[in-house]
Amino acid sequence: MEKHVTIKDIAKELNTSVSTVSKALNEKYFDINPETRQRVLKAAREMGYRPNPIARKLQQGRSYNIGVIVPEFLDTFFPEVIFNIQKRLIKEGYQVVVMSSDESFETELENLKTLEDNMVDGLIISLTRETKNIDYINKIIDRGMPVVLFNRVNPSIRSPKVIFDDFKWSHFATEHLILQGYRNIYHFSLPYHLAMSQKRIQGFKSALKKYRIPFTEEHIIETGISIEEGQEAMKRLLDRDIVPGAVFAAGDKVAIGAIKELKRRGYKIPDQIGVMGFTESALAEIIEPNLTSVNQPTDKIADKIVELLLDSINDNGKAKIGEFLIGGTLNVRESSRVMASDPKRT
Amino acid sequence: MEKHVTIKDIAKELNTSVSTVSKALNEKYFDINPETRQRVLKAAREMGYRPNPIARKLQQGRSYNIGVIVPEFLDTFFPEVIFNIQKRLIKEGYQVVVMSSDESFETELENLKTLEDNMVDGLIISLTRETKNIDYINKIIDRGMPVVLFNRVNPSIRSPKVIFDDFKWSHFATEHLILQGYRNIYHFSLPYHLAMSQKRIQGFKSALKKYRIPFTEEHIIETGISIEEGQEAMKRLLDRDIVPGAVFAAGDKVAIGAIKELKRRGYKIPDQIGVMGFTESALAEIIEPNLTSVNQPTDKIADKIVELLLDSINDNGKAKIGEFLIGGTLNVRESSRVMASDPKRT
DNA sequence: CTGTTAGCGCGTTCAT
DNA sequence: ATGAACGCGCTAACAG
Repeated sequence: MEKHVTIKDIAKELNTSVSTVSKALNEKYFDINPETRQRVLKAAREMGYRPNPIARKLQQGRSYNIGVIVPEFLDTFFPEVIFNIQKRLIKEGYQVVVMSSDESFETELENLKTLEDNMVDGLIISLTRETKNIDYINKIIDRGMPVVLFNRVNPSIRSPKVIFDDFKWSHFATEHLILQGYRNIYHFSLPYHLAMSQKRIQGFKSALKKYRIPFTEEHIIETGISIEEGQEAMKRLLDRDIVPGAVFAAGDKVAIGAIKELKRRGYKIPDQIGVMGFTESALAEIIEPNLTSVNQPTDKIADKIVELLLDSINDNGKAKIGEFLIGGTLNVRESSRVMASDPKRT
Repeated sequence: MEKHVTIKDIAKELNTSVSTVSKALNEKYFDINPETRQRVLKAAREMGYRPNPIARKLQQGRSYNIGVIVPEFLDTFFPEVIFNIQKRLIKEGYQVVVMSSDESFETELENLKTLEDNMVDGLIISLTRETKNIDYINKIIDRGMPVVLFNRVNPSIRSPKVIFDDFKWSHFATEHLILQGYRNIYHFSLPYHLAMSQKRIQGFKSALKKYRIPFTEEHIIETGISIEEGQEAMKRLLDRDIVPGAVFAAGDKVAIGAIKELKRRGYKIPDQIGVMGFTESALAEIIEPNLTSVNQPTDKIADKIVELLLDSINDNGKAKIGEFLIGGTLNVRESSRVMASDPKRT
């Protein structure tokens, strides 16, 4: 069990002092003889020296670690975003530490504390489904921790927030169905209490209004986020002898559940009924017919998050509180293709 | 920016010394007046004291953090395993720190060093696709770090290894196709240099041998891990006017690629050609026909990993070097259902 | 340009 | 039962 070599070892080896070694190792000091620096660097290399980040953290409160907290990573969205965040931050010399809250507010709070105690230089957070109390996050921010929220945000948190432009793209998605000739469109919403659900509902309504298509609140149905929940919702609707002209589901999985049930009962998609998803996943191109969906560009989302976080770290507190909207792409596939036209929207 | 309260603050508040406070806070000291301890505990609570893990790490080299390094988390397998690992370790008082290597050996090495430098108490690793040099991992192990490998392992690493019983379940999978009446079965392998690929190839051969079914090395084709690569492989085969009786793909995505190409050319699955996947993913129940596949139980895998790691941490070095095999389930679905029978295997 | 010293927060002897 | 003093590895303020 070979000991870890420290600056003290190097100092001893070179018959010099620890502070000299420390300065030689840190680029920013210029009051040091270039030759000495070279000797130190050489010795450090030969002795296999690696700085101890723990000691450094303790001393200067800076860790070059960034904490990321997400509600889950069983779906592909968060992993993709994390992956992209990591890719960019590594270039800036940061390491990324990921923790999952498993949709539990308690775990989220623990993660928050752990990362704060471990002195990460910044925090990237997507809230739990059940997070309503945001006092602790705001407290952390007030203590000076750079924080960026994304995707699942809470407007009362005093940090920059990166979110997808749900309203706009929900509007576009609905408009697409309308332009394809579909009427009597139903919206399968994600759980109502999520801010994004409300935005998507508003986008849905806005498009209907624009084309003066009559609708009642019954056209909006609250579902969950799983395939099963989507299928259940579709089943309940059909059991009441309601046959929609089209279904715009606020999530791909819900859309797929709906398709399954429609196919099971022999309905033809897209000819009889159109189906549209949201937050495109790999599943869209596997289900038959391929699912039309709105793609959220995880790379752009990650870009913006990293940009805002680094700003916040460097500008030291002058964080731009507010929402930064990211746009997407409407990927038209078979499940909504009635007519030939309607250009791809970007 | 309120300061973080330390034991020194508590000591000052109570007009006592830091060492007394420290002892009072740590259960294991008994040479301390119970009343004093209560006073300290009360003050700590009221002042909102939280121990600084960084300082503690520096002092005693123990962090109650476990590092996890995986090659990617874009697919569902690793996220699921990590999720389960986290769930179990949290109960034991550990926090889990996840890093992705993005299939790059260099990044893997960096992650390894970062986590080691950050004094994690243990390491859970699944190797990169390109990892051939394992000197560094072995060096870490020799320095006394508890390490458990899983899924992507290298037999020369001196640690416990948790792997799926690829041979056995590849054998079962092939046997299933044979019992369904399929002949002229092709195996679409993952990249050859992965140990698991070889195991699955052997299982494939073993089943053919058992039923005395003739085959040539040409029945084994090296592919990648993506849908596209599976589709490409199928295309190349059909372009050479070779029509398999069945395809056993070593990965679900590859299988799905194969199905896509077969459907595109009008072949009927499972009637004309049977298809079998491996390492079941959510996609299996979405593709049509639903894909028969071998499920790897991520919860059992995580259980074994955590068990071995905790053993290694506590027994302090007496790690059981060797392979621990985990069994799975054969989920028979539409893509291989020719005859009615053949019971579900577990 | 180099060395001495103090201190980050904590746990741990060793006196008292 | 309590407290003073030291060290974990590093950086920074200050002498020299």
